[in-house]
Amino acid sequence: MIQSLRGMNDILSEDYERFEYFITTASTIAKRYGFHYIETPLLEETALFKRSVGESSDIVGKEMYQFIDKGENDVCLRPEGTAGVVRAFIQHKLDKKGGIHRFYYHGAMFRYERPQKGRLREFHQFGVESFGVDSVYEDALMIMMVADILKALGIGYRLKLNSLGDQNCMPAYREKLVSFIESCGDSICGDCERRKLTNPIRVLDCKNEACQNLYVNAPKLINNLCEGCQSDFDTLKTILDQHTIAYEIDTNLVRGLDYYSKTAFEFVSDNIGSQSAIAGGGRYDRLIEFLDGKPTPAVGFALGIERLMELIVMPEPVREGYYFGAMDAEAITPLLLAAEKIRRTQKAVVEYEPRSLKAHLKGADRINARYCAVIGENELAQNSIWVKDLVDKTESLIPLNDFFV
RNA sequence: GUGGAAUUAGCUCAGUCGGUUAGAGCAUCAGGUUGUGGUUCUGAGGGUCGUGGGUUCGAUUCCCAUAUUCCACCCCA
Repeated sequence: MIQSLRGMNDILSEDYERFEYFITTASTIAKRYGFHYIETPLLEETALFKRSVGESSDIVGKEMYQFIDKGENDVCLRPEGTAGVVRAFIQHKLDKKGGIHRFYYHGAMFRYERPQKGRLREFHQFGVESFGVDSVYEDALMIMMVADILKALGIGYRLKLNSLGDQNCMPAYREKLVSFIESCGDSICGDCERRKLTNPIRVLDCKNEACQNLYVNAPKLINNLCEGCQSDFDTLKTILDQHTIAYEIDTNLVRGLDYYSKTAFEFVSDNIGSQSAIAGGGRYDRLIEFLDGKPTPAVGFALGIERLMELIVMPEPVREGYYFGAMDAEAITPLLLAAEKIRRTQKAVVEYEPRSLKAHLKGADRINARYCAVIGENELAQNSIWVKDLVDKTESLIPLNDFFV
């Protein structure tokens, strides 16, 4: 038997209904916030991700679906959505055009990782990107939008908030932190020893207890923000308070990459296992210039759809449409015609096998049909169709001529 | 990439100290005197016990490999 590849899943029937419900709900909300859909390719030049993600850490070498195609192009399946949207933004010269551009997208992303729950090789994200707005109000808008989406889906969450500073205060903080780590000497773990060089800020959320004890007195970025970053962060907190969105400051919430600045946020759920982040986002004012665009302020977020799936509270299903069943082989012909007529406006499902009335009622019930319509011996004799409303429990015998009017 | 656990019916799981017909619940299908569902009762069908090797008279059970899932770590754009 041929199986799907590791970490790559099919999404079918009820799962897909959830999936679709999520997309519909999130898209509706994004449109209400004034965002427009953008579709970008799944495959991009590897250089795009190398430059957006940076050469740092294992990401490029180890965790991307990278290969050389038949035209000898170095390409990658997209590991995230932002880079492609930014590429499109620059390619279509929207950076030069100026103004505000707001996009939302959803689709498959690919990361070559060891799978576990909530961590797949092919997974789906819903995201939005906003270009051209410098104001921290746009950062707040992002958070409000995620909160709206999660609320609409009946999903509980905790919101973690941090500021990453900008090019004025981040580098200085980084140096301060590195010298603090160095002052710890050999007592830090091997992982931290490595992180000190690759991504020093990550040492702050080391899982090692001994390290954590050492880092209690580590300098915190939040106490080392420059004036602009500090006032934006304060404003953001005020806005969230005014909109009664609860948050917790998490000074360990970081983004490893250089183009991130100021606002960083993460929505987490305590009910889905170790991969608990359901949405993450923040400001990335420098990415556009990193990708050869005209410097443009930008902020965005992405939601991991698979991680939300089991948390979504679906609305009560409503009975709709018709189930058609034959109790006699001869009855199929008029039933197919009846179904064809109903399908012009409603759902109509036909069972081809002649069965007992009881079996057909069960069948109608199972597909959640509003009406069960059958034709048997009696109906054939009277050239009519028997219809039962499964909600009102009323039934009627309708002459076929009337039914087809 | 590292370490660990799991894999038996469509689903959730029992079980076999290696032995002849591998079980349950739910689901499916059929019946309950012959045409009334979602909520009853009875019965039936459905499994080369993840895959490939090995040990053995004999393997679903023991050993090895492999695949997938899950957990912890690494990483997390």
